[in-house]
Amino acid sequence: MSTAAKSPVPYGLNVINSCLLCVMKEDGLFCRLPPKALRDLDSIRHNSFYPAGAVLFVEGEEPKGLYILCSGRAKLVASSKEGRSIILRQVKAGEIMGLSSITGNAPYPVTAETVMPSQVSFISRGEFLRFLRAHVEVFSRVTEHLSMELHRAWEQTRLVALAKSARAKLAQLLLGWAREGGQQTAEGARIQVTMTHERIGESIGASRETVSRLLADFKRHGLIRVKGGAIVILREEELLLLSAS
Amino acid sequence: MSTAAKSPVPYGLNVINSCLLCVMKEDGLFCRLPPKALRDLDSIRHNSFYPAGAVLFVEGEEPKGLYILCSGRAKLVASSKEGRSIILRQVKAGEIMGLSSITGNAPYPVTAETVMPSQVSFISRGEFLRFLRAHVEVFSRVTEHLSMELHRAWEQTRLVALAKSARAKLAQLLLGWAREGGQQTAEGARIQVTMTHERIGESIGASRETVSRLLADFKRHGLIRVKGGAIVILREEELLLLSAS
DNA sequence: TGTTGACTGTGACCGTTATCACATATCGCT
DNA sequence: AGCGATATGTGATAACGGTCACAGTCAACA
Repeated sequence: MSTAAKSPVPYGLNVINSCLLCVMKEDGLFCRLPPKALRDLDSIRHNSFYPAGAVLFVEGEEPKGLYILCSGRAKLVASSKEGRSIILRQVKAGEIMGLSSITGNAPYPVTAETVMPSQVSFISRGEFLRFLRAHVEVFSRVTEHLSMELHRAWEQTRLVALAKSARAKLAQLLLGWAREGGQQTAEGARIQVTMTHERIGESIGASRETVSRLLADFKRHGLIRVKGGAIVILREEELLLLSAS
Repeated sequence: MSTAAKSPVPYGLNVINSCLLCVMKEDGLFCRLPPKALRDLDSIRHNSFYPAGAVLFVEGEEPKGLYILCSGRAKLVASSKEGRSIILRQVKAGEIMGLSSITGNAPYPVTAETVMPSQVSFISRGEFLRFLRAHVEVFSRVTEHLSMELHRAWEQTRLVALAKSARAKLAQLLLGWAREGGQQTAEGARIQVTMTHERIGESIGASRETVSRLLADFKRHGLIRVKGGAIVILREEELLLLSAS
């Protein structure tokens, strides 16, 4: 695996060959399952590799199965026919996509798309349902997961709909990122930004230009420092104030 | 029960004494459960009566339990400290509130409030979890329910965040209501509106005045007819067009 | 049947933000 | 190192919709 860059594996990805190694470590949906269940899971999952921008499923489509993002990154988006779209959630390695359509027996309500080269495990609807019936203990993990997803969805709605201005939304978004994935430094929380301004705009319901302008504004006022793909939050309290303005 | 208006029961409500009679008929969470499970459910639920505007739980609070709306109507709202709030979902008789916080073991992410006099059954966290363990077959109902809730939440985000203008959002909202609860007439779908313009505004992220103006506009153009608490959709296709403008 | 309080209608004004247009910077690749 | 593609910065302009202000309307209740 250390030769990934030169390996014949698509997109230079490191291959993750087993759920036993991959998902178990994460505190994702299938963590801490009994070894038997994990082995069964392994036997029904099918690996694929996708480039950036690959569409895994489209909203409205009948659910074929669920997808586990083994590595890489993806997004769940809602889009209108007119081409407008909003990012409902970023998906990180170890997370699941499409579960609720299987358990809810409804068409996919969102579209899933990779944003970088990714390895994805697919489990078909039928096989997963059979797996669930065989391992009832997994149900409680599934309900936990769905609950968390629901809370995230409401959180997203709150972000997009409750804030008065784009400025407030952006401030909230940054603070949220700092809370989840930020590492503390002497100056303040440092967050790795993997999204373009365009995508940030799609997450908070604002245009690309507005995001650029607001970030520039935050910089000017010394609230943040931007340094190659990372943002350091210098004055959290002031951002917090802004997020309520 | 026919003497409800003069009965000693609070707020003139009809009392619903048993889940066997109440929830079973609805296609809600606990429909079509085995009688044994329903009896157990009955034994752990506690009835209360609330006036309009009663707050059942508040976002951020540790989850005490879940609530079943036996009769009346309620809403789930997200609110900011500054007093702004958005309605995430209307809750109708037979529906559940607070389930995801129990199954997800997280604080209530939203606030639940009655909007008219209501009868509510409460089941405490501990007793419900014990009930779940005793009736594993209920799990699949719970996952179904959570899935549906998640899809509704995303739908709400789509409504609020994806539409370009308030006009489009309102058109979508009306069409959505017609799809779910509308009855067909010769002129078009007729929907009973239980919300004030203020609340409609809170549902789509617009001000009360904007809702008034837009509805007046729809009337002027002959798209809808308003008649005492009900709206008839006269020209669905045009509304559909508007909803994408 | 009159009074009260909540809901609805409408005008005027102005801030925020989308949109268009283009300049500049940065990345990824050979 | 240099090229094309993608990402970012910034001005000008218009419009959508929030807010304030106040006038009508409706319904409940005494």
